[in-house]
Amino acid sequence: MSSNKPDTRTKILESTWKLLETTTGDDVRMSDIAKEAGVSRQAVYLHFPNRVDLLIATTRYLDEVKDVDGRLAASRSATTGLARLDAFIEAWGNYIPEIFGVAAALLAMQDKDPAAKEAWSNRMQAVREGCEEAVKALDRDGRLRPELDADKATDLLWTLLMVHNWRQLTVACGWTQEAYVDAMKALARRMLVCET
Amino acid sequence: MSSNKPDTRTKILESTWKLLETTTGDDVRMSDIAKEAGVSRQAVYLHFPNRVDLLIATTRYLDEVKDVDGRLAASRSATTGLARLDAFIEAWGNYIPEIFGVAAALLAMQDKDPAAKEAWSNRMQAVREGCEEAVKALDRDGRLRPELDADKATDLLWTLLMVHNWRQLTVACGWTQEAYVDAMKALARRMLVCET
DNA sequence: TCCTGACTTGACACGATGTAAAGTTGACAT
DNA sequence: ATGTCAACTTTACATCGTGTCAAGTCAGGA
Repeated sequence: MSSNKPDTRTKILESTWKLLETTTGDDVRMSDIAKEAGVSRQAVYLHFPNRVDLLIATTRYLDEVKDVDGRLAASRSATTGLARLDAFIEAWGNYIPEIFGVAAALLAMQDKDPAAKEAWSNRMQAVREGCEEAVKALDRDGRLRPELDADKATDLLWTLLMVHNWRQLTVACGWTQEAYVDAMKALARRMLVCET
Repeated sequence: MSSNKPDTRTKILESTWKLLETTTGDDVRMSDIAKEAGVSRQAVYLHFPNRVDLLIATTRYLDEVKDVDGRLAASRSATTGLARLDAFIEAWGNYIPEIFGVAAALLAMQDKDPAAKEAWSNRMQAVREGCEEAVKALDRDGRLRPELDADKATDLLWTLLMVHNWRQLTVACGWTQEAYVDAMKALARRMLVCET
């Protein structure tokens, strides 16, 4: 909230972010973060009670800096359901690579730590709401496949857009970001939208 | 390979399997496994050099007992590409819940341990091959969407069938196993198959 | 000057993995 | 009966990362 603090806290958050982006997830120790921030390990514990909370705070920090909410909200301004679906997929799909490092770290702790699970599922809930709105817009236009109800359609779209799928297609299969976004748009249409 | 050993080893594998199924992934310690198997912790290390290798061995054991290869191979006997696609999705999709406990544990260690990553990616490679064969069968029938080449189509089908997506839809969204399999079949068709 | 808050330093407890070494036990051959 | 061998147990310990604790430094403000 406030911003005048002499930001050791911010330095720690930035360092965590940087390390999670460059190295692979779990080999980022508290001492690594401290070193990167040019601060003692204990100083980190002075600002964050434990590793999980630090990671969660880092994602929140990232969201703030990168303005997810703003980006996702922008897709709401589209007029037709189809345009809205496209806009949402584009906004979220292009956000994923920017947060992937941190997201992966949080994801990796899910089974280990309930707090991490909670944090991640909160964030995914926001995505789900975006999916739901897009689906409802489609439905209003009468373009939602009749065999799908809004809930099931939302589940499907939400699943399609999971970070894991982005990772699989881009990182594992080597697709470009554009190819990924285009494929997701096409897929979502085939999945949810009926003719005419 | 052999089978006449007085199976302490098997007891350990069974115990690991059981614990991974009942509890949630990461809180299964070596000592828990030993206790469950009615054996000392050191006995476990006598049979498996470390935790990762034990988990990997457990998945192989599971595969053997449950006969994945046989099940996936069965889908090859289908005549048309469409039937083959359906059969493959059904075989794999219904296999997932049986191995999910162990799979999730292995999945959780992926970022931590390169051996776990390797083991999992080996197993997923087999699934990918099944996807590829189904896609090729479709292609031979002239039913593969013209805008997709076989590689991209395989990537998409492979991604669709990932364990993560099963988990999301069934565990997180509460879908039944049947609903999941049906949805995957329908989705795969819309994704890959062209009209006529 | 003294106080306070932010940070450092160094030590330590804990839990889990993995290693090492000596002891027990039961089957089996001679 | 004796000796041997393999499988397993018991106990102890090294290591690593997290998190806690307590004492010390240091700059800036009342």
